[in-house]
Amino acid sequence: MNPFEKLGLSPLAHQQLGKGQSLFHMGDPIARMYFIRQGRIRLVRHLEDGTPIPFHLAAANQMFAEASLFTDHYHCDAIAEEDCSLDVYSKPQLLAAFQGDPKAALSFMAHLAQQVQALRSQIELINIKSATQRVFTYIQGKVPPGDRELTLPQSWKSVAAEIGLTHEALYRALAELQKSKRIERKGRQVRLC
Amino acid sequence: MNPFEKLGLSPLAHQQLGKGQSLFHMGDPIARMYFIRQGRIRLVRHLEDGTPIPFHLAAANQMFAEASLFTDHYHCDAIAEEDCSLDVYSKPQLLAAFQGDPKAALSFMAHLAQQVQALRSQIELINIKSATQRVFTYIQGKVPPGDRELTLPQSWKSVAAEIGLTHEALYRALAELQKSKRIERKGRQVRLC
DNA sequence: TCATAGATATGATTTTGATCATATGAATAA
DNA sequence: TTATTCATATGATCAAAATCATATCTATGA
Repeated sequence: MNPFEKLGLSPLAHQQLGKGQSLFHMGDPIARMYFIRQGRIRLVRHLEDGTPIPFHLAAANQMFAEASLFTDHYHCDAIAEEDCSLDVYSKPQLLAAFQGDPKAALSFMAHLAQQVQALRSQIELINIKSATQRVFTYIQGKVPPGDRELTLPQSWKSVAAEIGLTHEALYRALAELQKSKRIERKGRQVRLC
Repeated sequence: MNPFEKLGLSPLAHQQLGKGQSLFHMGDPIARMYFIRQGRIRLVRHLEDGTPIPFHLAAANQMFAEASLFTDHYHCDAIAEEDCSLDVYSKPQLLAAFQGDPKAALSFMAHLAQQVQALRSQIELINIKSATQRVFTYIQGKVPPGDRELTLPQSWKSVAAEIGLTHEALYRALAELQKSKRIERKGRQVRLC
């Protein structure tokens, strides 16, 4: 269930996007909002001499360009980094839902607030220099409060990308954490010691 | 003007906090929201054996624990990293403002959406491995669209922290960018070439 | 005025993560 | 079944940033 569905909205349409295809261009009017079911979409700005500046890579299970809800025209280009599958929603419908239903507005606000929190944690994490400490802190943050165990819902490889390490560095960090008895591990199941 | 003032709310009070003092503890009921005028506040969770896990450092000119707007009790401790000055707001007042005034809700939502966007950009930036490229991309992102010049509102040293570099690495990156004629610079004033 | 703290700046050395290479196991498709 | 792909895993080498050491400049306050 994506955040739009939580508001009781249904998608206007589903859209497929091949790798390299663009979803919108700078200056286009904003009439729709998207939720990424599959794939990744890169947002790119351009200097006036044409130099491209990629500034965001939106992943699956995210809505993206949230800020575009509050402006009329896109200020960047969106290009599919790989094959994508999107849910399409109407922006006016969405805003109307917020106007008419404070509960809906608060629910969406909560979603955004939670995003802010998660992103801040991620930044704090990425700023830890030591790969070993970074991985350890990541695991600690993922373990449910009051618990010591965790089963990863994703591959370690994708964790590596998420926390800004190569997968080699990640596996070495895991090995080091096991050697120093800070974690026990069996596949994607981890336990703090 | 902080985001609460934009909603037409006035602070209930101002609060000073000495370094090391705590603002709230895990389990405390949430009745107030804070905006940091000065200083930094660290949010810390604890494992059941007491091991502290710092997971967020909130800086000046931020509200923080936004997600706490939507829960009743704190799930972490907040401790002043240095001397702090805070504006205090009433949580019920804030929620009431949203309930009664969809415009206010949308305005706050816009603030959160903008935060999400900014934080995502920051993550993308920090994930650039090369210090030189990272600094260059940072500068490009800060230059106003359609312009080539920029005067930093802060010290380069604090920029280094923001983008996850030591200040030495940052100064070397700047020197390299000047040597390769990608920027010109005089103090905190920069120009893309 | 002088002292002090902090930002700016650069050199030398060390550490560490990236990169490249390679191997194994598990899942999936042909 | 076999082939193929991808996650997992580890070793060797290299490049680059961290660290440590200094020095200058600037702002601030005593």
